[in-house]
This record gives sequence, structure tokens and C-alpha cells, in this order.
Amino acid sequence: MQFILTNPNLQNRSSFQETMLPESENRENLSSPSFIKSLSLGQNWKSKSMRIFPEEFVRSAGEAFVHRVVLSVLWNNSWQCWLQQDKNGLFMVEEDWDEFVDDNLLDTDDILLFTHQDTIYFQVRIFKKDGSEITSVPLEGEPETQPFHQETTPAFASANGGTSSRARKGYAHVENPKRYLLNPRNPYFEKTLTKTNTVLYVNTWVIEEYDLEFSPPNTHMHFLLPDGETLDGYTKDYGGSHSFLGWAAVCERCNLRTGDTVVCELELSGRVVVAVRVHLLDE
DNA sequence: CTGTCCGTGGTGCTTCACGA
DNA sequence: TCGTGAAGCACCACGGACAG
Repeated sequence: MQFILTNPNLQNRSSFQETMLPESENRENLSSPSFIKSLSLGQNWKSKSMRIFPEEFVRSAGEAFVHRVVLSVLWNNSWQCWLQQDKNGLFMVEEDWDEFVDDNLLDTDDILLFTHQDTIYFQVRIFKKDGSEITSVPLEGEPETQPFHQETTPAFASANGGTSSRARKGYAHVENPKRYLLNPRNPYFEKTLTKTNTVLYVNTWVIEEYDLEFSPPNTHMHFLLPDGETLDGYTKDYGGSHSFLGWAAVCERCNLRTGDTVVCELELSGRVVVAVRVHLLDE
């Protein structure tokens, strides 16, 4: 493993350049505190040593992040990683970090550039050995039109009027909804707006299929809009149904009307839903 | 029967007007 | 000009209706 700090006060530019990142990337990231992770011999991305934050980096950040961080990538997907402190330093929780590794299909030659953007928010850029950058969702060698885990995704079949489940109100057929997702592994469902749209209900089959968990009622969450904006929401439990308040503001902000259909992609931390990413359908 | 939608009452916030 | 109170509006919570 190597950590190379790129904060002007902490940087190690010679080592940084050895990673074969493009010169432009090197220069433009010097303004924000950054560090790099790459594998040493005998390590893999799920090694505990890969989950640690560089000690000097944590020191320089003060108390900006103590309990959790949010890792964002260029294609606007993000992962929340809870942190734990032990005698060796500040680590990301194994389950959260492993999910990041799995979702991004990290290879042994990959290089990650962590840039501290604001408080708990980090941008993570993924570079291949030759310096090329991953800029879109890594796919597991499948054509993009093929849904992930198709054989084990009745949520997909049901939401599209599959034969094994009855059709549900408010869940219209969307042609190939997976193509809207930023991360094809994320749970998702389709939502057709009805007359009253103050609450977004999460369908139980989605919850069951993906084994989802929800924060306690009134826990803060986010709606991630197509234009990159974020709106606040809160978890609710109405009559045993998991749902999110703040949906009315989303509908207004996106100018959604009765009959419009959107794809709701659920962003998870572990199995807990922490955000709903809203995708408008192509006309 | 289950699960989602819809309608309505309640609550809280914001804005405006009036009085000191 | 500032403070207070009333009115209006938006959103939330919940229970009943209804579709599958």
C-alpha cells in the first residue's frame, strides 16, 4: 500500500508522479487535500490496510470527518462509509469499504485518488495502470442492456409487469429501467406519480428482494436529483410501509406531474437506504 | 387479504397588517 | 420602525377505500 499526500503541505510529488497519473490531474488536485491508494505486493483492495486514512491526512482535516465519510465518483454515484477508530488509526468499516470495492470492480493495478472536497465528502477518481481514468459505471463484462443479476431480480420482473407477480398501482412499465441507473447493482423501482405525491413509498418486494434496511423513522436522508442537486428527506413508517417524506419537493423541483414515471435508484450504506436517486425517463 | 392510493384534519411556518 | 397577532398556505399523518 502507499499513501501519497497531495496537500501542498503534505505532498510527495515525486511519488505521486510515479503513479503515472496525467500531469494535468496532478496539478489540479494540489488545491484540495488528497491522497492516493494503490496496492503493494500481496495486498488486495479488501485488506484492512486499504481501509485506513493516512494519519497526517486525518490530523490536517481536524474534526471534519470522524464518524463517516461519503465517497463520490465521477459518474455521481456515492457510498457512505462509517468510520471506526482503533489504536492504529482511523478505518472505514469493512462492510462499507468492501461494497465500494465490489461496486467499482477494483483491479490490482488500479490507483485511487481521494480528494477531500468538504467535511465528510470525498471525490474518488479511479485510474488504471496506464493513467487512463474510469469515468463511467464499471460493468462486469456484460452488455449495458443486460440487467445485473437478472435471474435473481424479481423486483425487475415485477416492476415491468412480470408474469409471476400481479401488476401494482403506481409502478408503470419502463423500457429497460436499468439503463437509467448509475450503479446497476443498486436496488431500484419505478414510480408513476399519482394525484397526491407527498410521500414516496418503497415497495415491499424491493425491500425483500434486496434485503433492505431502513433508518428509524424521522431519520434524515437525501433525494439526489438528475441535475445534481440534493433535497432533504426523512424516513417514515406509515402502516408498516417504509416511505420517505420530502417527495413533494422533489416532484415540484423536477416539474413532475400526475402520470409521469421516474426510476428511483436506492443508494445504500451496507443494506441501509440512505438516499434515493431520481432518474427522469427519456422522452 | 394485502398493499397502495386518496382524502381530510391537524400542525407549523410564513407573510402581512395593524397598533404602539 | 418594530413587535405581535391573525390569516393563509403547505406539508404531514392517518385512516378508509379500492384494486389486484
